[in-house]
Amino acid sequence: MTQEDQDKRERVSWAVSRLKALGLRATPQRIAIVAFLKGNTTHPSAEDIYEAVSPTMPSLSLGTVYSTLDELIARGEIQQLAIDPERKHLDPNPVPHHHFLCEKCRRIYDYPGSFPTPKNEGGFTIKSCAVHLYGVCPACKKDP
Amino acid sequence: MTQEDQDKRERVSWAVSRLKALGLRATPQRIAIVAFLKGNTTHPSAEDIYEAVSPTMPSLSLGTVYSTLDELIARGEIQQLAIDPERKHLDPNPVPHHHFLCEKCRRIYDYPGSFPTPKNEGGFTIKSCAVHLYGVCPACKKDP
DNA sequence: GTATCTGCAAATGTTTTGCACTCCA
DNA sequence: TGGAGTGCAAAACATTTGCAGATAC
Repeated sequence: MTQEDQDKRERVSWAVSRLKALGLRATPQRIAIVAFLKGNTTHPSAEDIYEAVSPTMPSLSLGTVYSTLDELIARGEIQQLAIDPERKHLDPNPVPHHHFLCEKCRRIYDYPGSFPTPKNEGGFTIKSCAVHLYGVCPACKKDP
Repeated sequence: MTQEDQDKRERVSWAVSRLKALGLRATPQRIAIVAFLKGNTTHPSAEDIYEAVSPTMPSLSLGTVYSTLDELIARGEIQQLAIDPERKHLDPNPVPHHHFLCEKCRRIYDYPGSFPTPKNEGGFTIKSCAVHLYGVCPACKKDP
């Protein structure tokens, strides 16, 4: 068994246990989606996920990707990013952190650093906070 | 002349001068849009603007609203907000500041307080920064 | 007069929905 | 076996585009 096979097995079993822990049926489609998202830092859109997963799961439909993502979001397993006005992106890391959107290649990066969540003020109750940074990423500065 | 008429006149002449200063033709449609946006703190969507302006300008089309907003954004006269994943919102105040989205009524508020823009790090060049807060607004806490 | 702008309608891209069929627990 | 989940196709939206005609300057 290659290292790759080993890695894939671990991802699959991890995905199955996550789904069960969340009270979701572990269908092959969901397993593939959750396994793909594990540790993924590319902040894919629903379409990106569909493109990435469907080669190994040809029957997968985009509707299933959307409904699976909805369930995962509702359970706080992943977060949805509103950083890109063009489409929604997903982040398998549900912990709030900074994001950077490159205006050239439109890739999204995690950005290091923390900041104090603003205090509740004047009757507002803050449940979450997102910091969105826009600019040019290192890759695009090298190859303009 | 009522106070309301007076106010409207002032808005219109202000809108005309803004449009001219930006090198845009002062058409009735654009004047109405810019006059509506002046000092507006409701963070309307394109559709909201269309709904608000078309009663007094029945020939207005949504396409014209979009193209006018595009021109204003390109010239830095207004800013587009990516806080709401469902649709884009506009803010006639181009100065960066915090925004709060109420998850109940989906209204957007300006939020007091400033926040140090994160430093450029690891080869990233930051051009702008937006802080988005999510939670429940005072109005929705009163009337749940 | 003419380049810019408008309205209309059609196209686009993303996301949602409805429903018969499938399959996991 | 039954209900949750899937695929498919159509619908719903927000937004963009193309173009013929209108109009600000």
